[in-house]
Amino acid sequence: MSETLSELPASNSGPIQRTALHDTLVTRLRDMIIEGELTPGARMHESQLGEQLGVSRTPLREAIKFLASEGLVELIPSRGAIVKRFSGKDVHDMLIVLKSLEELAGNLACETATDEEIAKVRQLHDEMRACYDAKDRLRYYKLNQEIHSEICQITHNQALSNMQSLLQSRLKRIRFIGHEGVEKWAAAMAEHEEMIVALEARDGKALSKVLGRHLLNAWKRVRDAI
Amino acid sequence: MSETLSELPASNSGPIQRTALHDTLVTRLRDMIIEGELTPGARMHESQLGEQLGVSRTPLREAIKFLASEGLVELIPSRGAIVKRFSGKDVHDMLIVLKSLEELAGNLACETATDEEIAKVRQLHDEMRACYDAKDRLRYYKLNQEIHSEICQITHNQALSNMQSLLQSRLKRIRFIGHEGVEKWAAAMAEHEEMIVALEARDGKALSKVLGRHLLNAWKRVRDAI
DNA sequence: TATGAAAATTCTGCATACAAAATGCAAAAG
DNA sequence: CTTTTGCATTTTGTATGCAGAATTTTCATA
Repeated sequence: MSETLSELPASNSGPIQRTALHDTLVTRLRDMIIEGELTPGARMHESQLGEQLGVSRTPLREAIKFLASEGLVELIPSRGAIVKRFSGKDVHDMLIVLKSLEELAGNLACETATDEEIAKVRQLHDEMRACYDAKDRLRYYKLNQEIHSEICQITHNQALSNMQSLLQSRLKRIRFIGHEGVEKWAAAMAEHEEMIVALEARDGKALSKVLGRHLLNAWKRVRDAI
Repeated sequence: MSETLSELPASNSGPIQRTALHDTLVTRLRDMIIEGELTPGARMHESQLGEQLGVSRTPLREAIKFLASEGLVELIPSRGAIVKRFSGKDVHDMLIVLKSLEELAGNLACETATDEEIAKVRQLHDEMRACYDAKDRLRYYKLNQEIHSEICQITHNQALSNMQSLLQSRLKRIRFIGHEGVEKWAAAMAEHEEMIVALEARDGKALSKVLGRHLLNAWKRVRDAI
């Protein structure tokens, strides 16, 4: 599944990108879930959704199966699919695991990343900082996610960034809602400052530590929103 | 997706289990991949596979999408699906992540598991030990996997056992092939003895440590088989 | 008015049909 | 003899149709 979040007009070199409808639908439905257009517990009517999106049931069903495997959707035999509802404990559990994964990523990234890759994270960080200053919450939020993903990417461990993005995607909706207050936001931003410093110093221990703390605090920041 | 590996005749209480064809196919195809009936790189012809299994293309395609999300299958636009081929680095990467997850599980399990749950792991362990003594490699292998899964289960952290089973399933085929020599097998068995002792003592640190070592060694045990 | 059975409707699950793309092959051109 | 081009075949991608399960509605009865 192609995971280009930035949705740029694909590079003009190389073979042109063929996209299948079911593939596009996966992305579309995922976004609808994350952005709350499809709320947890809501039934996903095949014919209705299909009509709404202008596709037939076949590719739609395929996309739903894909999302079911991703854990965003629950399949109920003979009764179709519903958007999965996560309990507080579920979210907490996911954050525990995500914490462990990102701690690992922090350690690995400092060893394996190239200077260019670290520079790219720095760039994302600076952009995010700008959004923080400008109080542009939406873009801040997206860049935040991207930074965490990128730290996993630069470990060059596919399995790791795969697992991370899976969990992150399950948590997106909750974190998207969790519009924390100003002081909490400031704390998160401060943690990110620590992160980028540790990464640029290639101090794996430190980066791992900050990431761990960051994710523990993430729970404090979202738990009220559930 | 129902994940009963033991395939017992479902309990007779409660509502009868409705199974959809696409769901059954997921399990079936997964087994075919793990057991090598479908080899890495092999194209999964829809009509042919469908005929072979006696189903139409529709539920088959749905199952394939599900497996693609699981990472066992790769979708190539307009060209169907192929069984994913994992490189040595891929396997190593997965084991690194699995190590991290199981270390976490080791720590959590000692805190959260009930005495009954620990007893169940002990039972599985004793069974596995018997298979080792009887040189029953296939059953040993299955029980081995089950023990690792169970240790994650008894953390009562759904996300954790979810991620673990995902990685484990990707690695199954490779470990299935990796028929290690007698001395390596003995070492693995010895590690398992350590594990069960640590678990029964509820010594999280120790269990975590053994599990970590066990998975590091797992790499040594399979790397030649790739 | 409340209750419950039965009919009607809606929806899912699966198979089939059709369109579009890819693959293979053979003939023509160089 | 090699390469290229066009055609036939195969295979994927999407839509539609039909059977059966689930849900809702209707309507008779207490």
